[in-house]
Amino acid sequence: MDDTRRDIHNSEVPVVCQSCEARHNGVCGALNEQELVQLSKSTRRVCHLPGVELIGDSEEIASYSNIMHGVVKLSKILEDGRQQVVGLQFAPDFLGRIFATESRVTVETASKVELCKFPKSVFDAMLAANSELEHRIMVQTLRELDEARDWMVTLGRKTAAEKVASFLYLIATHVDPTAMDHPDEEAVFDLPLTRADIADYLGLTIETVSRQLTRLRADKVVEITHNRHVRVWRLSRLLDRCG
Amino acid sequence: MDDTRRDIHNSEVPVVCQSCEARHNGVCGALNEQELVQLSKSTRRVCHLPGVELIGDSEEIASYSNIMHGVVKLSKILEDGRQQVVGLQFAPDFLGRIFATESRVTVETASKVELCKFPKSVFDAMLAANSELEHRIMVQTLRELDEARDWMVTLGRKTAAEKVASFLYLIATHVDPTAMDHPDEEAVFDLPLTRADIADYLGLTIETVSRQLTRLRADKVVEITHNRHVRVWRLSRLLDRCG
DNA sequence: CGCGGATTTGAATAGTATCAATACAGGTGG
DNA sequence: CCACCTGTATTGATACTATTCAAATCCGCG
Repeated sequence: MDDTRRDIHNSEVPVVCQSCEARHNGVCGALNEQELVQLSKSTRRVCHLPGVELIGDSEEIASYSNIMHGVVKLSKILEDGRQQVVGLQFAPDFLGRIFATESRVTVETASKVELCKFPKSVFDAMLAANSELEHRIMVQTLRELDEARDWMVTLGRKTAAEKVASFLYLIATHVDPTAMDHPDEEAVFDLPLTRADIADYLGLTIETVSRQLTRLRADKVVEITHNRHVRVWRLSRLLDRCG
Repeated sequence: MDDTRRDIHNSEVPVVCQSCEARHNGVCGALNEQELVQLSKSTRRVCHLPGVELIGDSEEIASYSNIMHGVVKLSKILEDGRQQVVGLQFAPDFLGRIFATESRVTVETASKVELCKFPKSVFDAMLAANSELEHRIMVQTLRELDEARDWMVTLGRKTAAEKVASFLYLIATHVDPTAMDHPDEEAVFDLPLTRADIADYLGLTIETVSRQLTRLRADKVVEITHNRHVRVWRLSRLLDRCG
């Protein structure tokens, strides 16, 4: 390899951005080299353990992030403590509500999470100057809206058994997007959420989630070891149970 | 009145656009006079009765619309017929999923509806040329996402009684956005949806919706006449029941 | 090995759906 | 103007699903 060769991938791009997924599939793909350099100056990589609150409901937004690794949950909490997870975000999603001063959801890490964090002010300035950047976020927002609407069907109209199957299918296809193309093969993954998180996502209790998982195991649809490790024997059999 | 006077509101703006709410509060506010003229050439005002399907799930998108009047429902249907309403849209909302070739929802009129309809191709060309236009749709999309997430809490975590109260509150505040500022006053409106639509929006059966409405009436929270006409005696008492 | 949190399992209960029958509203024709 | 008719909404009785409360078990970790 001739490392004097300079191409679009390493010429002036900051080192931290060079192999970054957010630049290839996330919002940073809309930034030119100069913008990348500028943003990377105020960027910080941060890691969090599971269950850490990143921002609370109605809290002022001071920064945005890209998710580098892990799963982040967005949730809403009623006064009496009832909680509903309203979204899950995966790498390389952009994290933050632009065009608002306050968050409308509680943002928490579900798994171990690594973020690439930058100040709202710097990013907002780039948003105003670079309409391709807003476009990238628009595309993600439309996808989130599609996903939210898909999930509303699950919440409103599916049985507990169908909800749990739908959740497993969602995780399986997020972990490996190509899995959908091989419906008769097996899928193996680790659940990034606790039973309590799953229950809050599905609008169920943890006991009901547990019972339905037990049933899926008894029916030889999945194998679950160590509470978190899931093997779906045939994805199509899981899909059949999603309603 | 001196009708030779020419100001920003009537100089070159097409007659059909001059008093249009979509130009003041909707997406057309992003268009300049020339663009308005161009778009209005291929624009058609159309009226529909309640219960008319405007576009089906997975159907190819040929046009977009602005809602001039009435209520449009977006829904999803499972193979076995179970249906979930995933969004309601009111004037002057923009109607259509940009950056997609197929609809991801079934779009139906809930009430009598008037649309201002234009071809996808014409509008898409303007979208590409005018980033302020995309920005307007971005703002609406973010609002829709916020609303979808609010509703996910209702679907996943509220009781039937709370769901019905939340629905009435939603309609009351949509019909009169200033109502929120006067929580101790009464609110009067007509339901734009049938009991079946309400049930599909709330993830309930029509019987349960009916029973909960009866209860709200018995508890002197609302008065309902002619099935559709609702008087909320004190909005704050309704809000108390939203969970 | 034993501790503490997470998960599973069990029994009783509550809430909503289902099925069936009745009442109501709005439109039509006599 | 009224009787009728049709679709919509309400009410009632029962079944079923998911919750609640309680207890047992599993898992990771020191």
